[in-house]
Order: sequence, then structure tokens, then C-alpha cells
Amino acid sequence: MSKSFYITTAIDYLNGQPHLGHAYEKVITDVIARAHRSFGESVFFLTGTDEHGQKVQQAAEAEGKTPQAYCDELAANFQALAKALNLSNDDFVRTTQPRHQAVVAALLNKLHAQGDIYLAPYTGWYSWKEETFLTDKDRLPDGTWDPVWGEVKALVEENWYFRMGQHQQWLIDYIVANPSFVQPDSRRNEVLGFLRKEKLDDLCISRPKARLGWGIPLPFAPDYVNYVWFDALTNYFSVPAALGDPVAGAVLGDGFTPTDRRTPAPELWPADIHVIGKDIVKFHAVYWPIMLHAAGAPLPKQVLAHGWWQKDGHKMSKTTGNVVDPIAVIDDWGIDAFRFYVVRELDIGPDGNWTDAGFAARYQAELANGLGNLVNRSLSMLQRYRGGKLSARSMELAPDATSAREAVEKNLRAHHLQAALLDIWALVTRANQYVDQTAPFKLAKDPAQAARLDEVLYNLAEVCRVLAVLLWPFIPGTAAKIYAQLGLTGEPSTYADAEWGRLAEGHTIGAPAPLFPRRDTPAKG
RNA sequence: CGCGGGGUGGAGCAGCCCGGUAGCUCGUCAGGCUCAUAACCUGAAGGUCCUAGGUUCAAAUCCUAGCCCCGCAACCA
Repeated sequence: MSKSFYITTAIDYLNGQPHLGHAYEKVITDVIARAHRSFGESVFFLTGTDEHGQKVQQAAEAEGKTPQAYCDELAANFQALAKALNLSNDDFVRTTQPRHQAVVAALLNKLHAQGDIYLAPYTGWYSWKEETFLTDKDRLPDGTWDPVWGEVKALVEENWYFRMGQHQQWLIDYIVANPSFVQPDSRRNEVLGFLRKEKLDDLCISRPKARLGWGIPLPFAPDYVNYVWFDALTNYFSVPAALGDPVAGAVLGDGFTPTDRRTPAPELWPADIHVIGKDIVKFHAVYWPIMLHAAGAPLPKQVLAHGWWQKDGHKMSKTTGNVVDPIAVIDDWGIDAFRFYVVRELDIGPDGNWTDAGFAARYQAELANGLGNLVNRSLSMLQRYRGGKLSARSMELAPDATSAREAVEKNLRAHHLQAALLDIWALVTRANQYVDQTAPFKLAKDPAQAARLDEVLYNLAEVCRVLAVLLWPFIPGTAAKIYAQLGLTGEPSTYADAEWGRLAEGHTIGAPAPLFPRRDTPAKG
């Protein structure tokens, strides 16, 4: 067995319901994962939830629940989202799972034994009411504390620190030497700028249990729990380790026993891509590589940061109510319309703008009138004129299909998902032009043109088949429908099948049906 | 001097990294077709590619300065 292509999303913090940002990140990750599967690679796609910390504990208390019960309910929503998005994830990690906690403990133990973790006093301003430390940035302009904090007093607290600062120059050198480690380049520049300008402090990784109970206990200091990023970031590593990954296992040493071993154990580490939002670039491009470097683990090959969505040109906010509920959109328009829109509208990197009118326009123009109508008219003519049976073969559209196939593959490998969709739609347009130019509906009226009609119908059916293969990473449900309407068994999930000419002479297709019904009532809002 | 993103025909975007006919969707106008989900195809009008300099044979694309808009620092990807 050889190493799999291992790709992850960020894990979602359980302090609210899933929203568009969560859904977007998962969809683009799924498209990349499916693309690599389609190329014939073994792929492991991980997503999950981040469940520890003060906010979860407080939210659970506010609802009168145990933190675990609270997390179980919310995590179920995120798992339901993954299903609704038709994700091809191979696992779903929750940081409250014992298999994850065991790896976090093992990693902390190793770093502690090496002397990379030390105890030191922390002095700060503490709000007893909100049970949190404040910094000078939390002060009001006049220097006083906002009354919401209640009584604020200086407090000294011992905590555990991870020796991060000493690796600053190493990390700068690493990022300079590996330009693809942080992508896109604008984010890479941001990280380098930060690293060169600011001094990197050691990272506080603990909270006293007396103050925060909801976390993974430090194995060498049971009065403390691990705090925040150390726990969360480790999920990418803990799942491979728990499943028996040999590289991860070697890092943790002989004392570690995988608690969720699969047979055969998948070979996952190092991860190929961490897909994340632009807000957490620093944690993934600074903290995480230093943690791994200190532990002697290979680094992930790439941190790929995407932008944020706005709604109608404004920041989405629960308070103003201009939010997009992905589940509601999926219920209304279907999962493939949702997947298509977010990938087509926004390339990975920049910020995007969701508009309901834009969604409806793309649905109508590109999915219904473009792709859907092409497949429907093509298969309807074959059904009507030839009883659904292919009576010839032809290479006429092969050059167009081949150049599309090559362009799409190139863009998929570079994670240019939006560009890949444009390539696919160029083929859709070409095929619609072909119908007009060859006019099979006229050929059908002239018995002398029967052979020509057979050729044209073959080209149309075959281009639909190729399109199904190219579309599969993006809109797998629709791709499968096209295959089914073509009377093909199996899934269009193998990129090599996009080669021209796989439909056999004599093959009989199934019944055509609209893929994306027109919606003549414009969406409100 | 906090950090970042953006300013391309009426609207929304791609192109910028690797300079060389300004492309896509919608909208408008005219024509064609009738297989198809009143879908499809063709053509036209419409752009000082924010501004000013610079580099170059050549700049939307590279460099410099400036103007404007928007995010982040506050539950959120």
C-alpha cells in the first residue's frame, strides 16, 4: 500500500449552527478530493468538529446541559451538513473522541519529555464575571474597563508554555524555500511579513482545571487541561495516528498504541492539503508547522486558504440577519446547484459575494439552459429518431472534448476550480453550437441523410458522457444522472473515462429527463 | 505609517503570477432555428481596463505615487 492523498478541512468550533462558510470550505475540499479520486489516486478526506474550550463549556451551562451532551447535539448538525453536501469524507473527527485525546496526550508527553514545554507564571487582568483574561486592547479608549467585564483585577496564574519562539527563523527559511507551502501567494506574503516583523512568543497551552474543566488533561500535569490550538490542530495528525498510520506512529514512538486501528492501516501522514479560511492562516502556517517540527514529524505539504463570503456586498452577521443558510438553499434548489454556485462564483483565495439573484441567474443560464438543456435535447433526439440506439461512431467533437479534458485536469491539479468549470462550460457551449450547425432535426427529415444523422447523434451522446466524467468532482449527483440517462452502469468517477469514444455502437440509452428544471419565478430577496 | 482584499462596457465577474487581438454570465437591439427545460445559435451596440507618472517595440498585465470602496482587530470559514 502506498501513501494516500490526504486532505482536510478545518474542524468547526461548536459555538453555533453551520453556515455558508462552513459549507463552502467543505465543498471545495470535496471537489479537490473527488478530483484526485477520479485521477485514480487513493484519497483520504477528513473533516470534523472542535469541541473543547470555554465557550462550549459556558454555552452548555447556559442551556443546562453537560458539555458532552451539548457537543453531541451540535456535532450531529455538522455531520448532517456533511451528508447534505454530499461530501466524500472518509472520516469525521471530533476532538472529544478518545482516539483523538490519546494522540494529543502522547504528543504533549513527547514534547514535555524533550523539554519543549515548561511552566511559567502569567500575570494579567482577569475578569471574574466573564472568567477570562483581558489585555490592554480590551480597555476602553479612556483606559478603563467596560462594565460588561465586571470587576477586573490583576491575577497571577501558573501555566504551561510550548517553546515556539525559538523556531521562528527556521520557519521563515522553510516558507521561503517552499513557496507552495502556504497558498495563495498573498497569504504566504502575509505570513512571511508577520514572521519577519513580529517576535514570535512561546505559546500558552494550558488552563487550570479549576477555571476550565472542558478540555484534554495535560498528561504530565493533571490539574491543567490543554487549551485551544494545540488540541484543535492536532486533529489532522491524531486521526492518521489512531488509524495506525506508520509515519504518525513513528513520531509518537513505541509507547503509543493506535486506538482505532484499521487493517490495513492507511498511509496518510504528512497531509497533502489543509484547506482553511483566511482567518486561521497564522495558526496553520505558524503554530502547526512549528509543533510538528518540534515533534519531529514531517510537515503537511500545503496550507490552502480560501476567502470569505459576503451577502449582497455586506458582511454576514447574525445580528443583522443577512445570512445564507446552506441547508435552506439545498432544500430549495438541490445540492448540486449549491455546489456549482459556490465553486463557480468564487475562486479559492479572494472574498466572494453571495446574491440570491446571482444564484438564480447561474442556475437558469448555466445549469438549466446550458448543461441541462444540452443533455436533454441531445438524448431526446437520439430517443426520438433512433429509439435511443447508437448506430455509428464519430470523432467529430473529439478534439473539443479532448482539449476540455486536458484543460480541466490541469486546472483541477492546480486547484483552479472556477477555471475548470469555465473549461467545462466551453465544451457545453461548443456542443450547443454543434447542434445548431449540424441541425440533426433537419437531417431526420431526409432519409438520404440517415448516416450523417447517426454520426451527429453519436457525437452528442458521447459529449454528454464526457461531460458527466468532467463534472463528477463538482456535481457528482448530476454526473451520475447523466450516466443513468445514457443507460450506462457504474459511476462517472474515473477521469480516464473522459477519453473520447467509450460509447459503443449499438449501445442503447435510457430515458431523458431534465436535470435542472427551469425556475421561472425569480428568487425573492 | 496596523494587516489584507478590491476598483475591467448597464449589472456581476474572469484575465494580471508567465506583458502582445479585452473574455464570460445577465441585460438591450436585430436576425436564425424549432430537437430541447419559451430552451439553442448568429450578429450588433456599449469599455479612457480608478488616476498620474515610469519601464518596454508593446502594459488591464510589471514598477512608483495617489484616490476611492470593502473586510479583519468583536460569535462566526
